[in-house]
Amino acid sequence: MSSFQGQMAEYPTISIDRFDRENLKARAYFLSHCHKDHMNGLRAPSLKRRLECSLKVFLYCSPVTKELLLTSPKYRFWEKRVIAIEIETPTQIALVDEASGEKEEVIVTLLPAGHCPGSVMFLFEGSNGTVLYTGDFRLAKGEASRMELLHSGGRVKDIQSVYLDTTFCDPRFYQIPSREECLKGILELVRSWITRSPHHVVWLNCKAAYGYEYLFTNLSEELGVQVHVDKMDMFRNMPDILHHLTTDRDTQIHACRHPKAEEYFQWNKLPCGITSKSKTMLHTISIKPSTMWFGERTRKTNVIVRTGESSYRACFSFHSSYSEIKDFLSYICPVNAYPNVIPIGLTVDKVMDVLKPLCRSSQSTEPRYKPLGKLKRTRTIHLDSEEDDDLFDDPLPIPLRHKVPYQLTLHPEVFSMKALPQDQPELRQSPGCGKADGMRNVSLANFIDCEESNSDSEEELETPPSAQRGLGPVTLPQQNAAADMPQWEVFFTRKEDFTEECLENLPSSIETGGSQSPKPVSDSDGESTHISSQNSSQSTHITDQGSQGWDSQCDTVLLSSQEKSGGDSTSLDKDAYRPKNKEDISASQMEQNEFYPQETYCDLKSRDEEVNGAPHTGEPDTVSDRKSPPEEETLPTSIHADSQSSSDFEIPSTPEAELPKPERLQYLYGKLATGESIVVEKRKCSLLDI
DNA sequence: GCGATCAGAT
DNA sequence: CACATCTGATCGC
Repeated sequence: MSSFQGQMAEYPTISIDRFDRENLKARAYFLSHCHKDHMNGLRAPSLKRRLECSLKVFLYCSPVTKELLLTSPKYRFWEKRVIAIEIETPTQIALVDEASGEKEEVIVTLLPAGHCPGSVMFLFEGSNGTVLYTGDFRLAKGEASRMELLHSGGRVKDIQSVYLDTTFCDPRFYQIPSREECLKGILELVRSWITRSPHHVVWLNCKAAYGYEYLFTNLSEELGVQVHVDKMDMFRNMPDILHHLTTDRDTQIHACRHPKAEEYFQWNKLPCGITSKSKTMLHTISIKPSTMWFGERTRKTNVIVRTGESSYRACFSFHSSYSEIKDFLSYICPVNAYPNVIPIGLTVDKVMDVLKPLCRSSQSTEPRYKPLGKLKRTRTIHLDSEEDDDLFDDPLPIPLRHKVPYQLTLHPEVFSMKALPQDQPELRQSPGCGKADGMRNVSLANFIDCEESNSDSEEELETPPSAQRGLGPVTLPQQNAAADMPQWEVFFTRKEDFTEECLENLPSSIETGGSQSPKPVSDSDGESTHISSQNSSQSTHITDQGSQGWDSQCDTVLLSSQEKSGGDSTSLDKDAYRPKNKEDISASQMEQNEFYPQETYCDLKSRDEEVNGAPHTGEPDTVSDRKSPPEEETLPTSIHADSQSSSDFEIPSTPEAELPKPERLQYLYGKLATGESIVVEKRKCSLLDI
């Protein structure tokens, strides 16, 4: 839970993710994502009153966050005062004190945070330096190096302070299996269950929060079964999500909720109330996403644990692990880092002890920078001298490519930045001419046009010609609804094919009519082109793969007691009406393989191993990558390697990206070293192209 | 009756 | 175990 109080030392006139107390005076508001613990005070009468008098105060957020926020009636009063900023589009914002007329400007850039739909980090650049507020984030190792707008002149920007999501900044959470691993584990568990019969259903016991959507969409995509949810109107403009959800209870995957859901489940009742289909009792399992973590030396990817007869826990995390946080911070290497969260059981000092060694001040003889909270006011430094002091910010235009998330085409020489709406003229910057008023020269002007390589999806079709902005400034969202349409793949892109691997220990589907694959989702709305645009290359025909591919690999599957006794053939009713009584069957013992050793799905042998890997000294990936004994090389290693163990440069930025040839790299590095400009072929957006 | 705050449950 | 939210109790306006 965030304990960030809303203000950053460098830019105290803006408030982020907090809207109460001191923040009521802010000149501008920012919301990183739509989780309640980041929305404190956002609907309070005091802020509502403030808005009514201060007509120049706005809330800035991503297009998706805006959409999610305004869907809730409680926040509808913000409608005219929310400004969506496109991801990775540097935007200038005027911070005006309405009483004195005093004005300051900052450039803000939204970077995808991978936490939940719409979640972003905010990069602020202005006269008090460059600061990064991460909000909540989950970024795999090396991802910071692929964020172009964190870079300038071929190196990471000179960042004064990072306000960091430290939720798992504790060696206990050393490693968390990657998003792909977790997804894959859940996928195969769900697949193994629902392909047994149409009466086999899964309940995903998710919390009431955004962040599970990529799980739903990927399950639906892979299995051809929509996920039942209670509400989906907030996704009405996000077809990539919407089409994988349904409010029709007649589906095999449920993520619906009810206050008494756990109790219902005991009696074989889903949260939405159904217990049977076509007069046949349903066979339900529950899967509870929760964070599981792994020690430094652990390489096994046990992302699913059986906790009861019909209950499973699946690894799932919205937040970066300890090693991911350290990788991120050490790459950014700011002067200061401040924790936004103090993990339970730790103190600020403990967390700072982790963060400090990764900051610049501890790596050089430079004196430490100002302590937290020292700056209360905007510094009124003579801006020219400020610029001169800035040794790291390359004043020369650097041909960074700009990732354009939508169909936007930006003119190479006129990089547009949004200004305040209505009364504020659009501001433009040309190459090398930062504003004379002393704005930091942030080399924004010369991005090369780049079309999204794989966005051939429906958005293109649905985007009216007015959205094809070429030369003009980025249009304000409220003036162009279509441009505002959130696009899912911007936030979560799955990297892996889901095929072989880690298929052991799944419930067998052999003995049942498993070949009856689930009823394919109807595309009867005639808009099937919407579905799975981003993953179409990876989709498979469930009816084929569901039974054949799976069964063939599962002949050694361990049968659980439930499967032996219950199954589909006998005593269905008895099974169905008996309380499932699962979680309390000494779940902890099951996890430890003491009670039902064979019932631990993808078991946890490695728990023992990780104990050895005491809280760490060296590089995690180095250790696990090169020093692990070969016998640990089991289960999804490719996925594992991709997200956790690769060096920055080994990570492909897009699935289709080609690795440059060594000669090419040599040539490019040479150019970089001499500061020559590099002509980039107009192809894909990738740092490898630089 | 509403909001703020805290404890507790899921 | 640990992700965020909801509920209920209490207090103050």
